[in-house]
Amino acid sequence: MDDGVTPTTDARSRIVATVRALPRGQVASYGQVAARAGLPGRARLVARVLAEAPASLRLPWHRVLRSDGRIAFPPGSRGHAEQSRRLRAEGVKVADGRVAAADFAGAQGLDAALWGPG
DNA sequence: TACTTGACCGTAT
DNA sequence: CATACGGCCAAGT
Repeated sequence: MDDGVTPTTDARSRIVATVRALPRGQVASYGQVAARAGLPGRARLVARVLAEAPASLRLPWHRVLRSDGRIAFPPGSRGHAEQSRRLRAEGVKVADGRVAAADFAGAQGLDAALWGPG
């Protein structure tokens, strides 16, 4: 019997939960999200899930960037503009399509800076 | 079934 | 700083 729960479905729900847990004004990389979701090495799956996720979920997808702090969308694209706009709206500094390392979650210890003491 | 694609990542040159 | 390469793996053709 099939209850509809496949490894892919499970992974997807974990990724969604992890992204949803990102605090406002804080950013993380696809790899960090994947690792935190218990899926090390599956950054591409994170990207895929975000791309497929319906807007009705209201996910803070704009808080997820590439490991070098750059926005994943090509410069000049609709998504790129949208993401940078949303980040700035939260007080995140975006310069030349990238977020400063100081604002990036790794600067003060991943878990402490990203998900706080609790 | 085989091959290609992609909102990626880390290491090496 | 830019390229190259291997790894990753779901979904599309």
